[in-house]
Order: sequence, then C-alpha cells, then structure tokens
Amino acid sequence: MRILLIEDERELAEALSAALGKHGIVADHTMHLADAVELTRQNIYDAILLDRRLPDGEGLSFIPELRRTGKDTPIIVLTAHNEPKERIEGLDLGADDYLGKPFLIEELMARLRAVLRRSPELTELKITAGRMVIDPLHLSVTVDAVPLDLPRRELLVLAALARRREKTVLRSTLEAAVYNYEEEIQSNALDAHISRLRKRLIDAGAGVAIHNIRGVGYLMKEE
Amino acid sequence: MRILLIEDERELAEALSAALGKHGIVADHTMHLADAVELTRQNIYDAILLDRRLPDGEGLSFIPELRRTGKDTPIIVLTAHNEPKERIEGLDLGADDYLGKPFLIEELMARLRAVLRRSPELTELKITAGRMVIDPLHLSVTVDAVPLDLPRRELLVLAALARRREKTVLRSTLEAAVYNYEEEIQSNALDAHISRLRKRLIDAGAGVAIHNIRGVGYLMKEE
DNA sequence: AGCTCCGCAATGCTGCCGCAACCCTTGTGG
DNA sequence: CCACAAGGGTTGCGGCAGCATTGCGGAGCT
Repeated sequence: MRILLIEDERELAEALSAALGKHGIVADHTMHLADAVELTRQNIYDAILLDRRLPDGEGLSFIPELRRTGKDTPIIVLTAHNEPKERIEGLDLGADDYLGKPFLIEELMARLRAVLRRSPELTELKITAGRMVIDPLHLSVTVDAVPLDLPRRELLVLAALARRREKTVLRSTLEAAVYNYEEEIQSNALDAHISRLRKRLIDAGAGVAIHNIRGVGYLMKEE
Repeated sequence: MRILLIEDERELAEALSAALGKHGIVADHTMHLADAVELTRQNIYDAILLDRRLPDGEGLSFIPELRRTGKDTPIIVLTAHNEPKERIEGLDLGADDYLGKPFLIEELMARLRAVLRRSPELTELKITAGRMVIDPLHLSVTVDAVPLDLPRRELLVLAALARRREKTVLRSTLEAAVYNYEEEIQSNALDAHISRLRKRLIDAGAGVAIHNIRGVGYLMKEE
C-alpha cells in the first residue's frame, strides 16, 4: 500500500512516515502542492493525506485539482484548521475525512482503514455568475470589473450561492456558510441578508437573481 | 432517501429528524437496539445514525450484529464518548464515521454526504430520466440543464420513481419515501402529489410519464 | 460623534399540502 | 352489455408554515 503525504512540518511528516511504515504502508512525502500534482500524475496512490496550510497555498485547492484529472483517490485532510465550518468546507470539497491536529496516529490509522473500505467522487472550484466575478479566497466581488463592496455576511451568502449557481443551495448550507458554532441564530437574519443582498444586486446590475425554493433553500440564476 | 436514527435523547432526536427532513431525508427513529435490529430487517436504509449509550445497551454492539446479516449500510456513530481511543474502537468495529456531541447539524449533513458518496449501489449521485437529471442529495432537478423547482414532497416522489424508472414502484414504497411512520396519512395525499407532479413534468417537457399500475403502485417511463 | 453592519421582531404575504368532494377508469358478475 | 364497486385522477379550499420586507437599536469602527 502506498500513500501520498502532503505536509510541510518536517518533524510531523517524519513521525508519520515512520508510523505508517510500521503498518506496512509506504509514504511518499512532499511539502509542496506543485510537486503533489506531478506525483499523482506519475503514481497511483491508495490514499492521500493532505495538510491545509502549505508554503505554496491552501491545501484544499489540491482536491478539485486532483478530481479534475479523473482520480478519485480517497483524501484525508490533516489540519489545525479544525472549526466545524472548516471541516464542512473540506468534506464538501470532496475530502473523505477530516482530522484535526493534534491527533493520535492510531486514530489516523483507523480513519484510513475506514476510508479505504470504499471509494469517492469529484468536485470543482471557481466562481463567475452573471456579470460578477467572485474571489472567495480574497472575499472580493466585481461587476463588469468594477469592485462592489458588500458587507461581510452578505458576501458570504453571495459566494455560497454563486458557487452553486443554477442549483439550489440548502438553507442550512447557507447558514453554515455564514455562521459558526458559537454564533447561534434565533431569527430570520439569513432572510434579512438575502433581502438586502437582492436589493444591492439589482442596484449594481449584477445580472443574477436569487430565487427561493420554499422549504428547501435558495437558488441563484443568471438573467 | 431514508435513514434510521437510533438515539435515546428525545429532544436531540426530534431536532435531528426535523433538520434531516429539511434536507429531504426521511428518518425513522427508535430509542432501543432491539427495535433497531427489527427495523433493519424490515426496511432498507441508506444510512444509520447510531448513539452509543442506549437504554438497552452499548450502541456499538449493533454494528457487528448488522454486518452479520450481510448489510453494509453506512453507519455514523454519534456520541458524547469522544476520546480518540473510543473513536478508534468505533471505526474499527465497522462504523464509517464517528462524530462527537455536540455537533453542528450541517457537519453531520456533510459527513453523511461524504459517506453516501462511497456507496454507489444504494444512492446514485445523480439520477437521469428522460431529459431530467435529479440530484437527490442536494434536492435539485434540471430539465435539459434548466433548473426545475419542485415542492419538497413532490420532489421526493419524483426521486423515488426516477430511481427505479421503467419499474413498478409500490404505493407503499412511495409513501415510505415521503412520510415517516409518525406522519400518518388519512387521505389520498400521495395521489394528489402524483397528479400535480404530472402536470409540472408536462409543463417542463421532462420527457417522462408516470403511469399507474392499478392496485399496485406507479411506474415512470421515458417517452 | 457619526457611520455602517446586522440581529431582531412585527407585519403582511405566498404557496405548500392535507383534505375531501366529485368525476373518471377499470374490472367483475350476471 | 349493463350495473356496480373500487381504485385512481383532479381540483378547490383552508390552515399554516415559511418567506419578504423594513424599522429599530445595539455594537463596532473610524
């Protein structure tokens, strides 16, 4: 069994490689995303262990990149980014499991076994909708190349809708995109954001409309 | 989609059922392991959510019991026992994932999706019928790539029929797809859904027709 | 201080959906 | 070939849950 380990903390990587070795698993190790892409092109791995914060970018961006090449290798994300919201993000990007640091080697092994019992699927990442271009990493929006500045929460709602434009986005998904665990919500705050966002999108001539799907969620359509 | 929820905290169970319902998932709920065994014998579930501490024993013991009957239904363990050692124990017993309480509903949904992605026999990621593509996990339907928004219940009926297109679906199967056994029904509500659904499918040019098999159920055919 | 953001709640509105009434279709027996 | 029953189809109605909108006030920022 061979896996790919993408991790930039040398000490952890070495410990992991050693521990995996004792379980009869050969690990290729790289610290850079660019190398990882190349390695997956040349090799077939049974699984991939992926750190999020890497010297040359966000580890999660590797997932759609890999899926686009048609590979459905199971991926377990290993990271200190362990807020529920981040875990959801990772899983919905197509990761098969998500493990917060620090963790016990034995737990990683157990999750690896669980994941290897089956096999996964594909996803993508990138956002243009109507006349808008959204950069979800830098949290910016432009309409016909003109910057549009939105309140933070509205922007998060917008990005979540645009990411799945022409498809319904569950209400709960939107709530998860905007609020974390501690921020409980007791009112129709989300509805209020949608309402205000709609007005702004019309004013800016964004070329999209937000429709409601009763009992399910919302849907962004281009006009 | 139908899942089995084995959980003895009434309040949590109700909140979960409601949340799952909004995601188009019908949940049967029981508080006892003994009932759970019986229910899995009589029903086919797409996944099982399992609490550990239950009135009549340790929830984990249910896993080998279920596997012994040849079922490999995905199981997610929900529990306050969230020490690494306990998680390892659960995973190695054959659970597919392990989630500590308290958790965000949305994280559970994400993990559910991740787990279901790996079991192609039970749940196709996309269902194609006529000109339609149905994504039962995200509750969306498109006709020739144009989104079609349907009321939640009609969507569930449609998905159940499309999943077994060209084959007869028992009336009781359809009822099970839309209602759990707490939601009693006293009228021809299902017929009404079928009727309205037919109209919408014609309007949208979906390229399928729903036929009745008298005294048995319904059948979706491509045109 | 003056601004925006944003949660909250009041208000009015929309449309889902269970229900039941009525009609149509199919099957059976004489 | 008709009568009748039973199941299915269709439709309007009403209750009510969910949604849209908006003013208010607290919080945070400059």
